[in-house]
Amino acid sequence: MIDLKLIREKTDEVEKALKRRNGNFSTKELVEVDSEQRRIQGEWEALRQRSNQLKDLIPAAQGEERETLKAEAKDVNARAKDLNAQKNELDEKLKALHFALPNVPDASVPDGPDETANVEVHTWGEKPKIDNPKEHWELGPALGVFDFERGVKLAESRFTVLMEMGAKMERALMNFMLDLHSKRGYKEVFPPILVNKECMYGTGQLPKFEGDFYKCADDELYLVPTAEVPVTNLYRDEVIDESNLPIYHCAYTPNFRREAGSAGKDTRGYIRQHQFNKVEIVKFCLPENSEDEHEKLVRDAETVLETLGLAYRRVILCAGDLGFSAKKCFDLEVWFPGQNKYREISSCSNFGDFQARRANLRYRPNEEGKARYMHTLNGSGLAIGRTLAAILENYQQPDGSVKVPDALVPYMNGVTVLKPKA
RNA sequence: GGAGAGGUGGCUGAGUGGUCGAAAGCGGCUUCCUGCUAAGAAGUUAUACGGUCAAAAGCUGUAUCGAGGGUUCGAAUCCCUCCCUCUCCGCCA
Repeated sequence: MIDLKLIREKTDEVEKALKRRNGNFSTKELVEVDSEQRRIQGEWEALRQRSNQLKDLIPAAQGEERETLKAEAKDVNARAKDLNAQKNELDEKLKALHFALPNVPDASVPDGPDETANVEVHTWGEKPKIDNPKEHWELGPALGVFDFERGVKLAESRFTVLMEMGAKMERALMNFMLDLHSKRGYKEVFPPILVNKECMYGTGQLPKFEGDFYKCADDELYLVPTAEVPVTNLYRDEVIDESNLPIYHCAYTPNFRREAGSAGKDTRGYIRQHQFNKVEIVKFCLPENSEDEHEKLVRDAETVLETLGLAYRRVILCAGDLGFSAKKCFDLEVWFPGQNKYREISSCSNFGDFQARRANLRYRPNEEGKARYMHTLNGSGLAIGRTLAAILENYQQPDGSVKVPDALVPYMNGVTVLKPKA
């Protein structure tokens, strides 16, 4: 969340920055509740002080004096209790308002209302020249890679079964990506797929987006919508020595999203599923380094696409399209010849200290002194399903077969081409 | 799921109504001493928020002994509820 002190002291600046976002965010009520809360707290503390004095005086007092003091103590405590109830109520209101505020967009983020205002930063690679390219949802079933109907039978819409070479390529992609990131300094972790609500608050999914996630209500656990959640929360409520920063992690997890509000979007194909696999890369670093670390992280994600030979472009999200917790975000969009457009395949965000404040992620500076909030970053590296779909469309051959990208062949037990089913 | 034990500062661990933000030890930091590779001596060492101050230090107020409530003038300590951990049993990939 945003530093409360900053909101208090530079209200106008924060307010102005939040206005750039899509949505009606305001600090107005928060500021009011905050000052009221502080006023009540001051009064309460004064009463507590008197109460503490009295409890020291009473044991020494005798007779009637003792009774007088006790009576006063009773009265003071009763009033303090009353104020405390008010204070708690305000605390909670304050917390709710505070947790509902998104991060402040970075100054370098362009203005704009939605994704149409995102700005292309650069492109990479040659779009393949294919006559009458097919979409992956045509190619996949013909290759025996996707079985959309049976996915629906087993669960519901937006669930797909990967068959044979499809299952193998999905698995190959996970291993390929994890190996690639491991070589580039990311320590691999495999976290729980169910997490508690503290984790969901920590990274910013809750309280704002409750309906977007699958929840095991009986156990008060959520299926992770991204590995970002468990991995960023790894060090929740911990203080890490500065000498251990930065920390890089990569993780594969399945992800679960209800896709509430996506009705009618991408209903065909393997692009928008309720369950999908993803390799995520996550960084914890010093505040002064997060800008550099962000650029390096995006490069790490881009390297996956480049190694697979997939054309893509990098865009910077405008303020209106920025995710709740991010202060700055680059999306990588891979070229889909069949659909004749770029589609998002990775989202690389710098969160500044926003998540660190929520999850209480701190570090101890080398030059001693107080623990400070670190910065967190993450990016998809990459979404597996979309990568698989992109490979089908980009590597399709005139005879309906699909070439396996060279870098993936070793992970496919030497298979170099997927052939259509007879 | 059943039975039992327990949750105290960076760690170990004492503390069953006021003198307890909390003994002691370990670890950390500072200084001193010894020329011998590490030992000794002294001191210091929790966090958050607020006040004072130009600011820092300092001083000072409040809170914090798993969480929340209760009893009491007063709770780490007594009572209630919840959460978590460990051990044994059951079940099980």
